Amino acid sequence: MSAPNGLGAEAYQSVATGAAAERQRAHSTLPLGLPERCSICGLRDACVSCDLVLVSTGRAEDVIVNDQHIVQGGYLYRAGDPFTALYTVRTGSYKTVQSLEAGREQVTGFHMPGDLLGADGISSERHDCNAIALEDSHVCVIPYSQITKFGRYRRELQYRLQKAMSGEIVRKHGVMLLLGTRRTEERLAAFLLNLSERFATRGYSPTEFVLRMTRRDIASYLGMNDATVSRQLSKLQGDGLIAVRNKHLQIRDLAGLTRCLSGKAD
Amino acid sequence: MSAPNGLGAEAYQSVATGAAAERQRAHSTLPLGLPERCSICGLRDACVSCDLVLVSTGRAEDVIVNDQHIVQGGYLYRAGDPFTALYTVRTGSYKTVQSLEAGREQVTGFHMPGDLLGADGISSERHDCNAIALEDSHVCVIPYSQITKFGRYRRELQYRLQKAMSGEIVRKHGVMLLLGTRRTEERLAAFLLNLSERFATRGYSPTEFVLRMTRRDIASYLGMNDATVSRQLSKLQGDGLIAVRNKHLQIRDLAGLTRCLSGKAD
DNA sequence: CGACCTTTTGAACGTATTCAACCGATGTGG
DNA sequence: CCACATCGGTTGAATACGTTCAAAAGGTCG
Repeated sequence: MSAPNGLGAEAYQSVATGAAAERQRAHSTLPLGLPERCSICGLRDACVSCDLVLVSTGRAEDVIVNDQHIVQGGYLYRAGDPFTALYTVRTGSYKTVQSLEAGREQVTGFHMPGDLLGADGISSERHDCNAIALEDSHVCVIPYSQITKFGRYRRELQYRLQKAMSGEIVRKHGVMLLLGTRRTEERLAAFLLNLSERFATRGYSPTEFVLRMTRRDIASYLGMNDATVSRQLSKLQGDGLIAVRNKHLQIRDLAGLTRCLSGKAD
Repeated sequence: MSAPNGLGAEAYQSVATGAAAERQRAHSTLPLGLPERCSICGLRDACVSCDLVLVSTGRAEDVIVNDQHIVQGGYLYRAGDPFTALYTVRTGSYKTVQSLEAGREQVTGFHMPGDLLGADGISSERHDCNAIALEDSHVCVIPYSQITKFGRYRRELQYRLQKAMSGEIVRKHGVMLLLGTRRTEERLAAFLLNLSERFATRGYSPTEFVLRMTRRDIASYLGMNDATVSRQLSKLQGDGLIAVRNKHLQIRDLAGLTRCLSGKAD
């Protein structure tokens, strides 16, 4: 697990039911003999749920199921699903997609290990977007029942949840700022720098990583056309700031890329 | 309090220090003999903090200070301020503004009675945006200390806070969708319809209200130029969907305005 | 190997911005 | 109370940016 692995094309539709079935299974049977526990998970600092209960009671199973697997292209949850649990990404990555009438949709976020998923469902007790695995992924499951209950070792959970949701709001503000005030080149630069930071936080290389989402996903997220994403990537490459080959991306001039953000003329 | 009142020009700069001083005052002295209590506030359903403690202990003062006044153009809090409390708007309205390097900034939200303010500060324990009163306004203050404490009557607070933050995330998704996938006319229509809904929820007329923010604020929020806001408002008026006169807005054809949202060609 | 999907690139078009002038409303000071 | 200054809003014309449409190249998977 030294660097994020690449992935092939996505196949959203075909695996959906399979994923749902798998989800069912994961909920009903407590996974014993897990390959990893919080104590060896390596996400400690970044993760919402990590080490949460081991610290206080040692009975992780009551609160967190930490081995739900979703295959590439599978749904962790769908818009409209009853909200039953929160999730933290353990391995792999997800995108969240907001569907609109007339087939229009937008990617509202990319989520990597340690990130919280599902908080959108708390308010209406139904999820309002789709969470789709960008690659084969594992999540930890925090049942909703554990969130409404109170008790010694849920204080910490409540606290972290609040922080995570607040952080989510702050991040959304950032994206809105991006969508509202930036040119396409700046948006793309900001996007890459954001990824870079997040990889760095998680111990991966900040200058060389794999874009596990499609160009179309990026375009959707950044509110632009996929053709424009291609063009701007090519331009950034032409300027010597990055090197792209398929899904593999290398940042060659971090400072220069950062300079893209502040104003246009350099 | 039958309909939102109009307001004049905003004066952000001059009142700032005055507002800060006022805030200080509101924090240090418990307001006795308040003009309104939760039980007669009229925001019951919509408000995060309303009736919260009266129900359980009757000692509202411990948890909520419900009469902090901010004058028009004054700051409720600023980006970078230590996070000390959450707020619910009681009367008036606010905008939240994200500042960027080089004087660029964006309006990230408009907030009306019952809405939660300040949740952006939980994650880093500092606020990440400015909250500015669009008119003379009152808020209820929920000190941070009350949020971290646990106890019988904070369960409800925690619960409502979660719901409110989750709702905030959902709303931001909606805005992102707007910014990312919509033409300017659609954005404006969506904005007006959103306002309409929110006014309706609060018992105001959904078809006739006052835009308490400037065109520039709207433009910033919707990620477009203020000239474009003007143009599109004029166009919507020309199409007979709305009537605008200065800050007064009337929706003449709600269905038609809704139709603006779905696709372009009618 | 062949079918399909993603990505790239080109050319024409359309939308929204920019710049600027003008109008109207508001608020201030004489 | 009126004149003036200021700010917010509207509108026009030119420009630039990004989209759209289309075609072709490159990958991926059966």
